[in-house]
Amino acid sequence: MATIRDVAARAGVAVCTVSRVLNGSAAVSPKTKARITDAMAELDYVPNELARGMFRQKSGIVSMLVPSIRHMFFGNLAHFVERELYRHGYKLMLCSTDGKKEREAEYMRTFRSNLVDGVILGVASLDLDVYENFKKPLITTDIRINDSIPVVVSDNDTGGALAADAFIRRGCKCVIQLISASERFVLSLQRHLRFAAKLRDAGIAVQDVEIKWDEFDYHGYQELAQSILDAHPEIDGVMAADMPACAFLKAAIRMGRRVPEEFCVVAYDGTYLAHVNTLDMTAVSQPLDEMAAKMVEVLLELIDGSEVKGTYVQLPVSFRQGETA
Amino acid sequence: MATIRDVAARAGVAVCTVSRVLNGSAAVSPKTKARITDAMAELDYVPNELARGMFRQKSGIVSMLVPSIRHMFFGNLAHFVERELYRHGYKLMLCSTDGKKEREAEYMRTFRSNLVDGVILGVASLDLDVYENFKKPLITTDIRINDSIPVVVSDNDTGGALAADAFIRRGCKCVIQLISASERFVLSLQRHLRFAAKLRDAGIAVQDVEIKWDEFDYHGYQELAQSILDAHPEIDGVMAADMPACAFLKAAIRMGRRVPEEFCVVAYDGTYLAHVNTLDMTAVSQPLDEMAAKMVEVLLELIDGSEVKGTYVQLPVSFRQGETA
DNA sequence: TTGTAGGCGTTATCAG
DNA sequence: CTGATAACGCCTACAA
Repeated sequence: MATIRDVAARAGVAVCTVSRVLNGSAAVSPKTKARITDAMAELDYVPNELARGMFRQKSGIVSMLVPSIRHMFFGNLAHFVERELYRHGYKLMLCSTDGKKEREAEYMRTFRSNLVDGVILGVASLDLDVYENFKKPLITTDIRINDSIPVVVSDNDTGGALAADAFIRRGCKCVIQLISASERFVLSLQRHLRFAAKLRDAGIAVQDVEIKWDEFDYHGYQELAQSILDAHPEIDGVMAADMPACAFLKAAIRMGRRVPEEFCVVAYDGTYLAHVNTLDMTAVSQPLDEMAAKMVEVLLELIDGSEVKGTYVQLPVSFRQGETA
Repeated sequence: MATIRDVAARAGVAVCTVSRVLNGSAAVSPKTKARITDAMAELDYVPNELARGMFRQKSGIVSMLVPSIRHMFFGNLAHFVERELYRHGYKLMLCSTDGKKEREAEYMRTFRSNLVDGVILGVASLDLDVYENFKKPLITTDIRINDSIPVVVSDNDTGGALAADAFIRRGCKCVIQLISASERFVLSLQRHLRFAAKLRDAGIAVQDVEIKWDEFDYHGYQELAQSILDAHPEIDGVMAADMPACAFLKAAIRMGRRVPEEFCVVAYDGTYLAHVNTLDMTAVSQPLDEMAAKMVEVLLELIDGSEVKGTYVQLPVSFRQGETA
């Protein structure tokens, strides 16, 4: 690989002059500039980003750690985050814990080196000091670690209420909600609290079902749905993330329950998964694109050292009436 | 951030000694070793991976370029690729062209710097020389650029045949297949050729419908399905990738077509999307996990400079009988 | 407008 | 077993 030195030699100038045309950091006479660009082309020169990064103490890479890439919520979020980062000249390093703490710890260790300029966390199940002593720009989505680590989240409180309303309107009597295992500080817990409270106020029975992140793939959810509905025919409604919601809807229909007359489903997240079923699912949808934009915006502010406006950014959710509740 | 020099100073040794305990590259007396590890802990020292990479001419990062992260095929593939890379101590830089050539070109340019050790291509629509003159380890999935760039692919020929069989068995008369816009060298074209040939041999009408990558999101597919089925009621079968297959199944059922008696669907890819609908979709499924493993294996061979066994790796597909064909 | 020199943090080579 | 030194490729003072 040709280096800046090779280019300089070929163009008959000093390296710094090449560096100048490379970065436009100072004036260079048109003639030498032409010679240099020619030399670069001839040698097929590409600057070594590692060396650049070393000098600038900056790699241009942002990493995002999620429990699983396959889960729609994170997959879609990653999609939008990548798009935003690209707009700002950054690259995305997408890392999955695969639901394993050891992977999470290993990645957090890696992130502390200068390989990445900042980190977006979609999961945080390690000891608190891992995050508090993390010396780099760090933000999370949906996780409130402390007051100083910024978090971008959608309005879970309203989301829970909207979901509850849907069941109330349909006159459900016994509803369950699927809750991903309570990792600490998960803000989405709020939607479950609000959901349960609102239903109870309306005299409706609510039961929580805890599930572990990535313990289930779709097939696992389907079995879970099957066994729950078998064992508890009194259940006439379920709120869950898109994927498990799909599984419950499918199970219910296959058991001959009429939807939404006898059984209601509200999908939380509102990715396209909520619409692939024959019946459009009623859904509370999070603004993933806006969340991603905000996340990148805040993180880059942190990286650039500029003042961060708010350490808690909340975006509105929206209710989409479907045919399942 | 503490550097190796700080550690050396604190431990009262030379930097190279610290480096030795860091990498275990040479024997160090237990006593000095202890002093050094203590110093590292006290200073919360983390090696600068950028500097390491600069020396080794290696970053430990592999990038993967796909048309879209949201598309199940690539999302799932990325999931498995990340998992495999992790096993081998590499990190994944996931990049999406978002269906845009300019982004593709820009990323290919970036990849030429030393920021990544190798590249996996899920899309290749630029001029041939971009790939042929690419000086780094490079492999593709589903794209045959030339004889020297390794490609990992599943058995599209058999896949097409298996799909065709399903329609033949059900006695379909008029089938369409959705083909993603023919970028050059896309090996999956073979499955469509075989599919069409086999159906025609059986006296069944086949029509190709071309779609552009990422021109449609799920909603777009649904409209497409709707309008096609409206305009051509004679169509009684469709083969498509999982997501558009979902859209067609939904459209057909909502139009009152009985599935599979009057209308058949075969999903190609076989991610879990093929199972979220109330009816399990009949599917030809690609072994994404094995493909990912192979891709990483071959790429790392290339990176390590060891002999690459084959430049064309083909893995078997499997047929999964569902309820839609 | 252009060139020289030193350093970013790490590792390997070669002495001691 | 340990230490000094020279790379790796690039960039920015500081000179000329």
